[in-house]
Amino acid sequence: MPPRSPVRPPRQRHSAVKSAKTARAPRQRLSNEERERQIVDGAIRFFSEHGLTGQTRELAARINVTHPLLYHYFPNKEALIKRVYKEVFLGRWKSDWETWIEDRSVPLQERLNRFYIDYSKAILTKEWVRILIFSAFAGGYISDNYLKLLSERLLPRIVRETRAELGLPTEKPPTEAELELIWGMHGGIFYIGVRRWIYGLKFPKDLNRVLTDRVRSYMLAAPEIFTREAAPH
Amino acid sequence: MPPRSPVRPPRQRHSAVKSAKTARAPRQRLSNEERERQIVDGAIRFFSEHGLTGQTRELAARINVTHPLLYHYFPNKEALIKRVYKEVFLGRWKSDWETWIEDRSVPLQERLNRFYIDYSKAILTKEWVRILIFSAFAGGYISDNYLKLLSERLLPRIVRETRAELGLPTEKPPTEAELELIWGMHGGIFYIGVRRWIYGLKFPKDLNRVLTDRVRSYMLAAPEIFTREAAPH
DNA sequence: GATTTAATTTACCAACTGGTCAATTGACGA
DNA sequence: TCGTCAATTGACCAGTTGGTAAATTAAATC
Repeated sequence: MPPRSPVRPPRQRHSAVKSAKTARAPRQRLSNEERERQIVDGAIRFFSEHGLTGQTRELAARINVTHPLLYHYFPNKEALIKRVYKEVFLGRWKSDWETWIEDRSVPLQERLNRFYIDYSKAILTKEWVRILIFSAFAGGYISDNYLKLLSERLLPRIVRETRAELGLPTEKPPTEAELELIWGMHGGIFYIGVRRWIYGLKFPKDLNRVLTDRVRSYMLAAPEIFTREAAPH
Repeated sequence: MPPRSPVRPPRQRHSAVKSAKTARAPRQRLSNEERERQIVDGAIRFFSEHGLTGQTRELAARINVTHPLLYHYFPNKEALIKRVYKEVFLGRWKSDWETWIEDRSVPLQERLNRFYIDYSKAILTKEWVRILIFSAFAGGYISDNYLKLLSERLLPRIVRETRAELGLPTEKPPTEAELELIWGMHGGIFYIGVRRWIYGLKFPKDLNRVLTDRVRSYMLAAPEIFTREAAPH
């Protein structure tokens, strides 16, 4: 039951006059690669600001093209969003980080400082923080993958290295208290990004000092938490 | 230039037959207060799940009323959202918390434990966490007020009490490092709610232990951070 | 039991939104 | 300079969405 006339009237010819509304910079013909690059970069900025529900028309207007052009480069909105995910999240994870953390020729505190200072350059950005949260709200494709990365590749490593640093055996699986101590440090750092990019506050003036203080706080608590016997049950 | 017929055709009479789609529980006539209560409760649940952009029609369907009824009780969607804010955020803030923190007959660590265990019962809920973030995305009416509460009434108190506990003078304004140490603890706790209600993970089994460990981590780092001379900017 | 009235619903509007298609046009090679 | 063709656009579709007005009806009052 189509609410309007079901038969499609013949398409009209384009009129030569342009309405004031449609006034835009004159058509520019770019190479396929250039335009795609422009669209992806625009989408990263746009979606990080307006959320994944932002309108494709508005995105197109910001890039200064018409919105059907987006559909020439991407089959649909979802494909564009997946592309954004790949660029921002997969593209910014460094496997170096994992080797840094395991380099026992350096004290653990220094290793963690080095890691978190570099890691923060990736995650304390508008795109990372906001797209991550938007994605979690939109169903979790991005955030699930990101959390998997954290809990499979990062947290167990830090548990193992902390135990080694404290002269404890490293075989047993991590306890909840151990993991949570790390989540506490990690969450405290991510929260800097939330304050900046979700709540709109300022970064601390001396960000690196804040990061190393978070690590220091972890190192001070670790001996107590890690040597406490695992909670019964 | 109205896209459809500009003259309004005469309103049709209601038909006696009900379409299968519209099948709903028979009309129920509640008192003004009951229905309003029902709408507000429904809105809190609904907006915390679907975001503040969730459709009023869908909300109405969940409550099992038609959506114009919502507009009988609230002038527009925004008013309903503001009501939700008042119920969830203003309604759950206890001024007791502020006095607990200042009760110097108890060691600071115990005071903070008590506060955060109770505070967490309010903030580590689906409604609190998700509506707070949704609101920040939607313009910040809720989150601005909440952050103001934190940075005016909570953080300075904890700075002062920590200095007192450490035998330091309490007059000078908080330094960035002091405030950030608290933000670290606070953010680490809020992050538990993010993991649960944004990312969809589980709560830790022993939540209270995790909370007291976060506080403990703060207490262990405080002597070092609070006695360090303020950074020479 | 008839009347009243406030709670509730049906039907509708107009702007928005993802997506499609045929027409248009800029640039490059012949 | 003239075709050619891919990049680009205008016009359109159909479903969605916040909001409104008039009709309907359950329950309280007389």
